[in-house]
Amino acid sequence: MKSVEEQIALIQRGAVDLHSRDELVKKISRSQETGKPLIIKAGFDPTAPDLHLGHTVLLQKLRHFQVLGHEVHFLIGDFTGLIGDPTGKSDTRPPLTREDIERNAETYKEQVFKILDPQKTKVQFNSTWLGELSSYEMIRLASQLTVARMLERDDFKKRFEANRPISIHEFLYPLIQGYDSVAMSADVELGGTDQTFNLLMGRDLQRHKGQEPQIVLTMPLLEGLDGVNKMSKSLGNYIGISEPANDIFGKVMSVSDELMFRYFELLSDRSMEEITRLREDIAAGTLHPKAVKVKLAKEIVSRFHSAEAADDAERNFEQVFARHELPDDIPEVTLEVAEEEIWIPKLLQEAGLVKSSSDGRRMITQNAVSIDGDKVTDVKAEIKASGEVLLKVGKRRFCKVAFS
RNA sequence: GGAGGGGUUCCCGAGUGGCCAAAGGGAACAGACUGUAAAUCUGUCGGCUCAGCCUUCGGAGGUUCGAAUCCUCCCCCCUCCA
Repeated sequence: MKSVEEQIALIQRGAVDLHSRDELVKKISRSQETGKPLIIKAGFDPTAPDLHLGHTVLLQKLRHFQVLGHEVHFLIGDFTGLIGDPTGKSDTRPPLTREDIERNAETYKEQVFKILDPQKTKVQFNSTWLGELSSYEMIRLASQLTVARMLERDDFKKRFEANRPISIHEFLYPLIQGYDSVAMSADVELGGTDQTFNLLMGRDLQRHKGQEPQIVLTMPLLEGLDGVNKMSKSLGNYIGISEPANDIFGKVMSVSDELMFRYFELLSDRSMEEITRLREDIAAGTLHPKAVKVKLAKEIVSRFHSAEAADDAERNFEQVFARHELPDDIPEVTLEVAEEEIWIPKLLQEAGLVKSSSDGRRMITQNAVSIDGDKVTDVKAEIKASGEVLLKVGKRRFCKVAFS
């Protein structure tokens, strides 16, 4: 068993804020005395079962708690999902059916257990208790907070000042999230820094209920591929953990050098000392940044696939992007064409390489299209719709088409 | 409830009767350069076998030879007052 100090050191690694350290010391000490694990809470959106690297920053922290012998309560916000947290402008979400939720939960487990220990993880749904909550109780709950207090939340404050709309039900969101902590008797809640307000709300509500307030631990938000915005699906700047090995590898390789170190820091299992050394070696010119990025890409691919897959992905990457050769596995499509010949832009569209024939036409104009290795230069060109052809658009869009 | 402002192509944002598929910026995509890095330069960025045509400017109607621009009704957002 690790000492309390050692436990806290691991818990704080990479974290932004801990409220509060003293309370955590108390909880951990008590846990050690009684042998009762702490209840670690982390909530997840039921509409997004596609986890990306941004989520794994949090999952790895949960994993740390498991390593220390605590119990992770993985909360799926199926009830809150019905309300939707329209932060930003991704408004009205279609209500999820029970079925959707079950299916999403399964997907979650599949993905989450690549990092978490299933033995020490309890999956819960907040509809269990929120579905029971009466309007009376809801109003009582709401009476505990003021509008001024709500406007302390950064996101609300900004929108309020920018004259952007804030719906009333959004105020309910932190309340309900806080109520979850009460219902779960959470000892610790984890979240991204953007969740700070909601997480702290749990403490208030727990105190109101006479519970010991939970510890709040916030983790940084991982920047997405653009290096500016946080990684998110809606911005399309993410690396999904279920993506094919080659895609994960490629996306990591496309990240800027600066961002690469951020990823090392937040995602890698390497020690900070080693990471600093890599950075120094690059600065000194003894190490090429690309080689370092390859290390990162391989580590990440290994985690979600396997070491072999990582080796393969590296090989594929060198083949396709360094030597400009064809990848090993090219998607194949079979097309049925009534005519003898097919107009190339149309063909590209049918093969799914471009979104419209206009788009295909544009690609040709821009010298981005080749068929069987030959550049296509004429937008009006047609080819025989028989046999097999290999299409390429840009650097990374390939398709093998067989005509039937 | 009253008064005023506003909803434009992925995003921001110009455009107040024809020269508007709609300025400018961002994102994205393609090309050059490279390490699928950054920076930079060039081009593209609704659809259509495309020097042309068709469908777009919150929604539905209307005026007009012609509407993103004018009128009517409706929906939504914001500000101030109550």
